Amino acid sequence: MAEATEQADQITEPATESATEQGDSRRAQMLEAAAELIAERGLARTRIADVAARVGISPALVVYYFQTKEALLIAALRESETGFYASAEDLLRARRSLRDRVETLVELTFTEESKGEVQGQWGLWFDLWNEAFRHPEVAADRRALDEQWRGLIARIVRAGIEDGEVPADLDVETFAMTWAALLDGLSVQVALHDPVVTRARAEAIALDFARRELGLA
Amino acid sequence: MAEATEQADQITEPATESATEQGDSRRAQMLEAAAELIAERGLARTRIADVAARVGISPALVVYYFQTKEALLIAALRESETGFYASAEDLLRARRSLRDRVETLVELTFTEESKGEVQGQWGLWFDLWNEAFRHPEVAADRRALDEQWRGLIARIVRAGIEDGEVPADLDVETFAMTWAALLDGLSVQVALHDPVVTRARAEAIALDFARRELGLA
DNA sequence: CAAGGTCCTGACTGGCCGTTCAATCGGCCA
DNA sequence: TGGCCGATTGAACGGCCAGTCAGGACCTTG
Repeated sequence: MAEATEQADQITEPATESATEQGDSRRAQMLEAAAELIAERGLARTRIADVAARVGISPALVVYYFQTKEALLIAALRESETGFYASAEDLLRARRSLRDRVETLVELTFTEESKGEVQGQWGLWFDLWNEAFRHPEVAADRRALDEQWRGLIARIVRAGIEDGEVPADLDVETFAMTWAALLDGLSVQVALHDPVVTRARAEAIALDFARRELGLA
Repeated sequence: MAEATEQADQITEPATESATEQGDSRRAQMLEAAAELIAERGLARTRIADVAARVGISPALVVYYFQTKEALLIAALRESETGFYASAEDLLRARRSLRDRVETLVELTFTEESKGEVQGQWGLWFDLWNEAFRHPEVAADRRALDEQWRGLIARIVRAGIEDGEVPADLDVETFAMTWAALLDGLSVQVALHDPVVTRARAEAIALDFARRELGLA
């Protein structure tokens, strides 16, 4: 593990330098395939050969792009995670009112899989957490993303305050922290098909909490 | 289910235990070792040989007791999970007031590892969730345990209602569901060493929420 | 064209590890 | 005493799979 330049905050092309257009698209294909496979069968059961097969290339080529299996899987984890937040930002941009935005976030959180897109695949999250628990690099990454998630919540709440929809004395940071945690916790139950904490129930709880805290009758 | 209730026995390493009950104790030894190893390095990186080495036996013996690696690891996951809730019940039995009980639960949830005991090892949870996500047997087990956890919360709240500490019109089920999810979500952040959601912060949030909902000024 | 670069592959290997197996050891009982 | 049985082991087998390697196809560009 050479001490390569690690500071870049943007996760576009950290490890390999595949400068070519074709190279980049290959990379993307593999990352997507890997993410899918992780979501389906779990990181532990995802083989280089599987990824290669799904893309329709030889296993050796996968190694050619990502030197090691671990590098590939971690990159895939990062990528799809990033994608999730990116699409959250996108969705929010289209919503104007606080109510709409809150509902959008809830919906996004509990949607099994957004129309075939890789994002939001529950399986991915469990593996991400698991990996983050040990792999410090992944942990740092995850922390940053989560910070971003809470920041996003805080931002829309502050916008709500400015618009007079939310009382100005609300502790925005604490709300963001709490609500984010609540969403996470509920997600787990829903993902694991808890018979009591169904998706509908979870959404209701999450919405109710937000509305009460934010003073949206 | 259908398992004979393994009564409380070894809490840590049996110092005085020489050769009382070879059969069951061997099983227990292996399960404990397996749980430790899973917590330390993760289920995926736990080998039969590791478990054997920790117990001080040959790998073949591990297979002799648990026919397959998977069976061993899953059993270990179950066992330690069960232990967690069991000790929660124990702790609660000693507390009388609702306040104490709530605080006890919060403390239990966020304690990194209870003085060397296997329970509460964060790593275990991530692997449990991960496994539950695919392995239906584990999923069912986990669901039952979680039901038990929420039931436990509901029980102490109802006791609080009977004692007049909590307003009688509280929706106990919903509170239990919400609070349990909140605790889970916060746990994740704390386990992953989020710089913002520290253990102290998480405990404060969890306590605050419970107190407000339960009307404990 | 030759040179040199990128992309790509099939064939191979080396190690790891779950699992099997034949054999031993030590009680227990008739 | 001898035979049965559970516990235990060392050794070996065999599958699986990440990663290597030597080369080849296909593009540039001088």
